[in-house]
Amino acid sequence: MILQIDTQDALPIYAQLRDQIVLGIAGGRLEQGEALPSVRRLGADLGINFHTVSKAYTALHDEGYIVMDRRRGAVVARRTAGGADFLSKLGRNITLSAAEAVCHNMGGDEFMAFCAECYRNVNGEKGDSS
Amino acid sequence: MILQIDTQDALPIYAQLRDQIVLGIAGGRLEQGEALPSVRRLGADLGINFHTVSKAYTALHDEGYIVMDRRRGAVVARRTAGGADFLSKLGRNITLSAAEAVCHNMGGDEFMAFCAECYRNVNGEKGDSS
Amino acid sequence: MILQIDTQDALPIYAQLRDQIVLGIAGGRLEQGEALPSVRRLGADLGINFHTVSKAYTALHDEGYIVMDRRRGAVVARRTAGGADFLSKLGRNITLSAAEAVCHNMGGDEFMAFCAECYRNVNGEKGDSS
Amino acid sequence: MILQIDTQDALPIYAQLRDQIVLGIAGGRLEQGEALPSVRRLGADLGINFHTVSKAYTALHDEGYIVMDRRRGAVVARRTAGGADFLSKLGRNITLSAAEAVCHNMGGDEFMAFCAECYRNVNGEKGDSS
DNA sequence: GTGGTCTAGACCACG
DNA sequence: GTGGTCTAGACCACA
Repeated sequence: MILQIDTQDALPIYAQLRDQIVLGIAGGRLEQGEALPSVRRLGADLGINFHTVSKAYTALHDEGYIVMDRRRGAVVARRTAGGADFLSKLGRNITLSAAEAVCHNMGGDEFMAFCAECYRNVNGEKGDSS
Repeated sequence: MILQIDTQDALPIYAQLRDQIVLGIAGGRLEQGEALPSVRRLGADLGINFHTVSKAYTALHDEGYIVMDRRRGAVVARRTAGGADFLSKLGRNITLSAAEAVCHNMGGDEFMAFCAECYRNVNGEKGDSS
Repeated sequence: MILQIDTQDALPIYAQLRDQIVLGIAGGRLEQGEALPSVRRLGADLGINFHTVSKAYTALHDEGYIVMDRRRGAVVARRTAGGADFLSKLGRNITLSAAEAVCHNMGGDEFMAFCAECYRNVNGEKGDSS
Repeated sequence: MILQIDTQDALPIYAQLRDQIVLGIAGGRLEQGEALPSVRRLGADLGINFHTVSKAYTALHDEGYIVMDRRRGAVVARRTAGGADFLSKLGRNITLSAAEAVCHNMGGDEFMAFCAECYRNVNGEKGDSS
């Protein structure tokens, strides 16, 4: 799986990494139990400091997306249902997106179609290697 | 309309203000043409620096949610369809949320129901002016 | 409140700081709502890097002992009852200590007296400034 | 006696082994004079490197929980009263736990009841040999 | 002023 | 080999 970072983006590099790895897990490009590259290796591949990769991994670990195995490094974790915290955060994000959509004259049907397309874009990648 | 800020939130105060004003516009609590409080007034009301309010207003202006009127200050803008930039940003946000949902074993139906509820929470707050 | 660190200790410096601040909060030397020194200030006072202090503060924040206020820096948080995670961790720690005590011929009464003394040492400091 | 290790735990594997063996001795599952498995045997059984087991045994030896017999390997040692070092370490651990309990609104009675339960969990596992 | 991010390099613990 | 810790110094965002 290829990761792309943009040092000009307002989003910190570690957050970009975190987001792309979440997308990779959801899309099936990273499978449960699969080991991620070591922090030093990924840092070298991306041309960034390994501490930055480590911060991304730590965030992913704290959110339950990966586990740190003492022998294998970072490993994609088993999927578990989200707790109240997760649903609350998800609700805030989507509610805000919905509000932005409403402000841009997007109707309910249009918004739902948009969400459905986004969901397909994530989940439909399963099995694909691109 | 009452704004609530939390100085302990990870989200910067100016972003909290920006988000709540967007939610207010979408929910109809702030109507098109309505003037927002002056940055000094709102800052004093919320107990924060007016520079912070100014930063929020600038962000809202840059995104087209408000216009700056020389005499009336910040005024809620007319709604316009979002451009490619807006759709791109919206797509990134919702796709990421969808990926997080997938990683937490949320199925497509469940995710769509969740999105629909979020949309209703935003839009249902309007009396029936839509 | 004076903090002491020992760079020869096996326990990492940031963990020593974390522990001493927890002791300070429990003993009343740090009161709810009180602001901690800035990471740079405390680092300079202790002769250590501010990143190390930052790591201690981050750990304390993640455990709910302090909150990061955008305007005041690190602030001692309101006390809340511990969740299942906390009780589980506490149980593991004390059970292990009890096992070590048993292995050293410490009887139940002796162990309980020892725990009571430790508790008094923590809580009895309230009001004292030493 | 069955040992369980978790390679994803924050605690190093050798420390997990050390802790579980201490719990086993305190609980009577390992009796004085009983021989522990060889480092290679236990390593193979647990699927870990024998150097890791060796490190755990070394720690247990240094703390006086086991003795090294040239012919029988590691043997559970006779129980002896703890010295000043042991009491100091025990005091630090329990005092810190007490402080964490205080910070989570656990009162003295509640803390003592919790400690008593932990002690029973350890010692009650013995048949009735105490 | 505050904390957050990123870089860079050293040393250590673990397995 | 792996990640964790600590140091040091730069730049930026926030208030």
